[in-house]
Amino acid sequence: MSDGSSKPLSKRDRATARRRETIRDAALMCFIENGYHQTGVRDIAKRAGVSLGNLYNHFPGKHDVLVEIAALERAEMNPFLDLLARPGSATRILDRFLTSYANYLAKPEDVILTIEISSEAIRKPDIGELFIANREELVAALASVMKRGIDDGEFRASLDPEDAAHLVIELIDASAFRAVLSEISMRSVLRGLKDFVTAALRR
Amino acid sequence: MSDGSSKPLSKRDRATARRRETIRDAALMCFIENGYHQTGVRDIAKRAGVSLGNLYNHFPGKHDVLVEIAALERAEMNPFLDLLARPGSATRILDRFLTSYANYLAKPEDVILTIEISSEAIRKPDIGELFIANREELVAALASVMKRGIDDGEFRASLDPEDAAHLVIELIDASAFRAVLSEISMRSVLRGLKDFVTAALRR
Amino acid sequence: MSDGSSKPLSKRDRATARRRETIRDAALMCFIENGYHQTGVRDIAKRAGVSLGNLYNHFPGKHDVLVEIAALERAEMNPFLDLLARPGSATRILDRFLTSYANYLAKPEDVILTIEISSEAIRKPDIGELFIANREELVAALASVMKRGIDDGEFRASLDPEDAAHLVIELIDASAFRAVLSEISMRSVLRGLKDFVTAALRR
Amino acid sequence: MSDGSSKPLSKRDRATARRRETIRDAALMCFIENGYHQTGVRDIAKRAGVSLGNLYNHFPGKHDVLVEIAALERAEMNPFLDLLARPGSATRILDRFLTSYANYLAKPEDVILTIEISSEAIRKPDIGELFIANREELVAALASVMKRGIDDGEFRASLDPEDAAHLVIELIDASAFRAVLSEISMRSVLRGLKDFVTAALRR
DNA sequence: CATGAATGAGATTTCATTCAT
DNA sequence: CATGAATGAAATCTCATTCAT
Repeated sequence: MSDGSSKPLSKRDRATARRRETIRDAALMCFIENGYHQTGVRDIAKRAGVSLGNLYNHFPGKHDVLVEIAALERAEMNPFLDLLARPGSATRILDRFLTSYANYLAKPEDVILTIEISSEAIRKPDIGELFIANREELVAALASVMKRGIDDGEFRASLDPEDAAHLVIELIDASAFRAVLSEISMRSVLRGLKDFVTAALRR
Repeated sequence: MSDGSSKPLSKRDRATARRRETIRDAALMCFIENGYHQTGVRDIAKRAGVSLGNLYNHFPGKHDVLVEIAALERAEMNPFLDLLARPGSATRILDRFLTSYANYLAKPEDVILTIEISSEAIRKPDIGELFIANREELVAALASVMKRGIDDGEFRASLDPEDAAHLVIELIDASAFRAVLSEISMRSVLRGLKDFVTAALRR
Repeated sequence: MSDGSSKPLSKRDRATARRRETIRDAALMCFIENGYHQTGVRDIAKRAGVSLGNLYNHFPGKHDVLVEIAALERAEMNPFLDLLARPGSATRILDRFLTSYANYLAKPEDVILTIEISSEAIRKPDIGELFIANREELVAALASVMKRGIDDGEFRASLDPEDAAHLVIELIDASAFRAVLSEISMRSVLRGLKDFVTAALRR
Repeated sequence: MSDGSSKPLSKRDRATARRRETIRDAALMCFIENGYHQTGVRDIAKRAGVSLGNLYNHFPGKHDVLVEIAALERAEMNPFLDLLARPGSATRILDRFLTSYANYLAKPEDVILTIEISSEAIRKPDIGELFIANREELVAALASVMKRGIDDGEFRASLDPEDAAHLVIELIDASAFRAVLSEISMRSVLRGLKDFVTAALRR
């Protein structure tokens, strides 16, 4: 699905692709641990077990590694997109989404990575676009659930599905950041969050 | 109250204090324009019209300038704290708060600064604590309005005031970030936001 | 005696002189603890409890503080000069000198200071000259004892008093340095040293 | 023996090793001319004809260059170790050693370097250890000659070979320093020195 | 594809000293 | 005599990137 027209990968191509991933993953860990700007290209190469020069055979530069990571983030959204695409009561789907997305952001590293990318997104247009694109996709999926909820009479009719979808997602993100910073559990945050969202949607 | 016992500042001390502010403000602008890590100490000094060496007479290092800025951010919250402390209908106060806080965050530079500080807050404990302290103060003020709203029967009784206060503020922050990144107006975001919050609080 | 023609010091002059000493002593401790080059003028001022600017009212610069310290070192030699000037058996005087001079250099700080000054003496002529002058004075005194020893038939006649004096003093210095570096006691070193010197002088 | 199992050096590795030496030698000259602390890393790089950044590909820092130089100093002792290991009359060997070691220290640059290293040795443990190790090796070799001299009845039986070895070497070092500082010839110093040592060892 | 030496600009911070107050 | 802000050069070291091998 990702590349319907590509020729089959040779053994060498596969090895190369694996190297890319190794580097990308090493960078990911570095960025999470020390931040994008505090991470040097040398750190990434060392962590990936790759020579400094070779890293540049796989990526044009440090920035591009982050771009790849931001793009990779999109794939992380797949489970949530799937979940939101399922049929069934909007209320139920929403509840499950809240739970699982909050659960995803219960891992500090994912929150940190999000902040790191957000921070770069402001000044680097390509990162910004990727970030927005990822968001829009998730928002669209959630908005469609919202819409069904409205149509089914589960949610209030005055709700703007897309606005609400944005707000719900942002709410989880922002409170996940609070949880990380204040070192409180996401579980305890989630309770209040669900109450808040449920109330906002109800008829 | 802040310094009831301090001796009167000499002309020279005042000049020194002014220099500090000059440097701090120059740094503020640099950080907003180019980001904390992309800003060099030289840039700050140049912008402040101060020699590089002299900057270090006023601040121990670059990090400490950011700390001072983060502390300064607290003062920016005063108008909102005042507003929230006013008597009157909780609904009305809340509405005004949403409007004015959103208006504050309609200026991209304030959003960017918030992100920049948030990003540093993760790895620098002192910044983190300042950030949390600022937040808690605002949250407490908003929570007290919430509580009054509940007591007055304007808001639903099942609401947890503090949880809700956190969430409302995070909601504004996060959607202000979206507004900046997607280059949409905060005004348009605010409409949906108010609707969402109002609904979440209603009986 | 040091300054027969000077007018009596006013109270103020005395206070000033005391300040100078305070600074000089603070510098001394800094140089011993951290080395001349690793010590900043700020460190000295801080340690002396004096403002940075004021230090320059008392000394033209950092270098000159070291010069003063090197000059001060000369005064430290007075006890040994006195000892060497005493009448009595050369053998006996020499033995006492070896003991007390070695005892003086048993304090690591004095050895370290000597090294620090020696090191600067190479490239700074004024320090060099002071160092040499201090040495010559001590050597002359010791040489005169040697000479008496020869005349009295206690030491061998073939001895060159001045050469021997130089060598004896250098021997103590150098082995004191070894004691400091190898962290062995000067006492244990002294035993071998006395044996060696005694043998070298004997008829 | 030093690297019996090492793989053969590629042309490139050899070039790299040469660069290291170039840098080290440039540093050596800088340190001698201007002193360790007065020498900047830039000076070394410039003198070595190497870019500043590249220097750090070969050495972790300025300190480590000095460590390497101190280690190199050990190799300079090889001729003396060889000389001392030769069979023959202890008196004769000792005399030759005194001559050649004093001759070595007749070059002011070697004396200066020794002072520079000594000075650093006090506060930098790794330099200190290297210095001591170098010394011990030379002392051990000289002590063994002394011992033979005693056994052969050339030197007095009451002599402690190791103590004496230390003292003799320190004597040369310290008087070489005097020669440099007072700008007198090592040759003239050596005469008195030999007389002194000979007398100290004789039966 | 792989290596790591090479680059030189740039990073932050410290230096000894001066000078207006 | 006393202060500490001001200076700008210099300190050491890191940076992302290039390139010859």
